[in-house]
Amino acid sequence: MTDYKNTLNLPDTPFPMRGNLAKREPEMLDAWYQDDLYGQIREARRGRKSFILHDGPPYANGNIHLGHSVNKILKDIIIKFKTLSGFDAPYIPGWDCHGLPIELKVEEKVGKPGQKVSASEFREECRKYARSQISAQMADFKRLGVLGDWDNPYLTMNFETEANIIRAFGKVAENGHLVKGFKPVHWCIDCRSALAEAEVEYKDLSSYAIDVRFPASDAGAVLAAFGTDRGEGQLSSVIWTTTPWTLPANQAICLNKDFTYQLIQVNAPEKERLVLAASLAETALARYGVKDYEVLAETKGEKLEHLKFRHPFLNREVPVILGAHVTDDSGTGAVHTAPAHGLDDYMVGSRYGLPVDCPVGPDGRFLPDVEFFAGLNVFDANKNVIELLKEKNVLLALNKIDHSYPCCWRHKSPVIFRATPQWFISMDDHGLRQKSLEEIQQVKWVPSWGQNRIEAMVKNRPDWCISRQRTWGVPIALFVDKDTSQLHPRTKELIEEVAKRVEKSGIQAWWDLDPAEVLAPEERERYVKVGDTLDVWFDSGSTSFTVVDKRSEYNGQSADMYLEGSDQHRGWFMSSLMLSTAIKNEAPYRTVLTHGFTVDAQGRKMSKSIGNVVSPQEVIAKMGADVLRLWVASTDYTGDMTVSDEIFKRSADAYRRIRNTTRFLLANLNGFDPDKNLVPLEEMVALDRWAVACAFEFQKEIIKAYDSFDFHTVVQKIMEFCSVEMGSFYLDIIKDRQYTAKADSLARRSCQSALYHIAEALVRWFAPVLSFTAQETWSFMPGRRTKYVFTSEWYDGLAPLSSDAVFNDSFWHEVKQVRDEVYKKLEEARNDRVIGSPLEADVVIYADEARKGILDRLENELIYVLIVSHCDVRPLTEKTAAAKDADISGLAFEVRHSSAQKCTRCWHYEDSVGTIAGHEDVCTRCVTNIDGTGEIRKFA
RNA sequence: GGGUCUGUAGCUCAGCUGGUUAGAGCGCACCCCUGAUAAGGGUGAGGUCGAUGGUCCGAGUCCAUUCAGACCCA
Repeated sequence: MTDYKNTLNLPDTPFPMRGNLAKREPEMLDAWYQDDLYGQIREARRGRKSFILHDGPPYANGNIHLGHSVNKILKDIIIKFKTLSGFDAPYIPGWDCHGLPIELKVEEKVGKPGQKVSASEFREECRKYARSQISAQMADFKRLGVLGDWDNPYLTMNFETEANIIRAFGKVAENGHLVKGFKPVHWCIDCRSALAEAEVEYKDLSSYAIDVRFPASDAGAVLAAFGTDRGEGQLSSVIWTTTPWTLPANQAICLNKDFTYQLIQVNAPEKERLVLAASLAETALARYGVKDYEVLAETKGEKLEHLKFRHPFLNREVPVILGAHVTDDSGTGAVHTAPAHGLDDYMVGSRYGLPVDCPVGPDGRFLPDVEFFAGLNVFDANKNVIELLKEKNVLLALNKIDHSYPCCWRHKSPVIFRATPQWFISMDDHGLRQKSLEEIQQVKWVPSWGQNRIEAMVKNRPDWCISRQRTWGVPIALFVDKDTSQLHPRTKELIEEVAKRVEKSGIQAWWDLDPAEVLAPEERERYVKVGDTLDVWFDSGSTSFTVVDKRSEYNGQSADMYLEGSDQHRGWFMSSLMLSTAIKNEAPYRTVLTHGFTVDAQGRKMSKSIGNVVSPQEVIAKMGADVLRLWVASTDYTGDMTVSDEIFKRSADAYRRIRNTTRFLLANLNGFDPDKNLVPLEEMVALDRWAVACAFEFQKEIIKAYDSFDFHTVVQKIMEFCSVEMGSFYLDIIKDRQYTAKADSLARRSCQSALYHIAEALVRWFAPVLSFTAQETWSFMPGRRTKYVFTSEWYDGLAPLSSDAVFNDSFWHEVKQVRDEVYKKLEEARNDRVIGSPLEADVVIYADEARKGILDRLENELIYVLIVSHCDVRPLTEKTAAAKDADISGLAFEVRHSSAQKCTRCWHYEDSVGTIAGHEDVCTRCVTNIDGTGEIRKFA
């Protein structure tokens, strides 16, 4: 028997079936960076319309987690598809470098500033630490395949950026948004300084719990609010507190607007009337030892707003205010409110314009002018307060309770809340809130509910407290009057003076600055340097000014897009909006895209304690970055992004499908040179022409999905194309022709031309997602091309089929329908052991007129579409008893095993096999293809 | 407790302004092929749409309540 195998054009390619991504991706990366791929892309798009995606800076601390990966990969996909769409889309990654978490890490290493090391040395250590974190994170980001200007990232601790942050601050001040105020902070008496939340630990302590009467200023008004005139004796509201020492700072009584409050007549031990929350009245009265009482009236908290009560021992009237933080799990339902000593109190107080007077000094002692308690330590003063309350006959109950109380993590001593002078960006003094809300309307929020979310936050947010009493941060570079805190009249100039110095030597320049260098001699006594630093949110929030406006790559244009996790509505999206509006009176972005958080298979967040944390490093080591990227792209990022072994396995499956389809295309392009062999679209075999049109339609939809940032649709489309249109239809059909036709025949070159067009298109479709695989594919494709797929644009060699073409899409749709029905019958035959391979089958199709007309158009090439050896199409009217109806009407089939002999070359069962002298094992078609002029194919 | 969201087959996603037996791909089961072979092809079985209660002639698709989960606040 002659071996005809070497007369076939079998697929052949060095493109490996398996990606071996974990090993090969790093090699590709090395090559890319040696070759300055990013620079080449910039060069290729020089002068084109720009698309600016401004990177939100991750904090320079710790290993990257899956959330970082999602964020960076989404950004990278966008940058890459925009580049394919012809935009000049630079990507400048950034890092957020100042702030407390880094300080804490450095404290662990070298101790607190001012102890073993100077503040200056401490800042240098922070800088070093941040740098080390950045280089570690950068390596991980690059490993994801994210392309960007990694050699020149923006760091908020770059001297130039630090200087620009100070300038941004100057602009905010210049535009009138900067105000000084007071705000309570955790304060350690032993440290004599403010503590950050991270420096506070909670311990169980025993405190006094007291119930105190606040007598009504105008009992009649209270009665009116309750709608009654009953009862007798003094009328009081009762508050409950565990910090008696804060009473001198009391400014209000806070109720919950939704609670029901009762006016209660107490008959013994003395006649009086008390206001208590209904749900707490019983336990409260029991606490006071009151048994004989009656409820006179009830009303909602909101009805009592603005009523006035007298402070229990100071000559002060305090109002009733309403706050959602009032709970009914303990106390009286009326909360003693001292804005200087509690954050809730401060916030609710600011809504009512309450004063934030703080009677306590930095040493934890009452100021000298405080009545009754001057000079006393606040904790010692608790007893004095209680004595005084007894004296004034306003103490209803005195108890001890154990509760958790904040303590200094260093001294272990209890901390207090104490209002301290702080700098704020005012939301309303110069219309910042109003203008921000207007700007929000101008922005496209993806998904659209992002707009509701940020709007609600901007509407309700308090003034932004931007000052921090920290070491590692950009200084609030102000000179203020040491008595009045008034800004120096030349503040604008002074800030620029400082910025210039910071530009040269970093933020340390401020601390090193001798005021004599910049202040006139007569000013030196009056003006002092502010010692505070800026909230780090100011650093990152001002990047539209400090980075986007300044980097030459952006040509002075503002950002098209910000893209971060949904937590950033309150974070970066908000701070950026505030500062851009305060500085430039406009939003810093045109589009804001948000993604959700990664959760486990049960929808729970990732946490160390549950032990469900998945690290990107692990995934990459196991399956490669392209699989991780494919997972990101195939997930609807607008909600939670679920992660599990199965999900990654599915991604790996999808990856293999795409890879193998690609490989099959490449393998069949073996020996094809588009310069010499490309068949024009109009000369193609009908099915090949359809395949090109099919790719055209898919490309249209895929680009549309990219443009709407619907990456999961992109992936689904690519999968559908590979599996359905190609794998189970086109590619299955063309194997016969590819393998058996003459290598240089139109039949084969037509097909290869289609495959070539498809490969050109497909590789670009997945390049933004499967970047490594796309570039690998690119390097195996025939034809002249640029070195990198990343500098190319969407393939424009595809074309649609006009709907009036004979073999248009609906024609093939009809054919496919028949094919599907045939396959059901072939399956039955297979199960009945009539056939195995479909080529063993002879099929008779009984079709109604319409369908017969369609099938007949394919003439004798219908067998290639059906992949059977023989097929007769007959009118439905001739249907025999042996024929079986299809599931759709107007069709019936007979399937039998072919009686002919199998051609050893093309595997069709054909009557001519055995009849040709010299070629006893093959059919006439094969002989034509081996020795003759080659077969002609017109349709399939 | 408040704000913004999410919940359709094992997995990832479609289901427009409410209207015939809820779709696709993957996975799975079974079969075929052995010239895409740690590949490829075929057939098929899987959801009553988180739950409950409404509105409507009719609801996955509207309303209310509720459960679970996420983010941000408190």
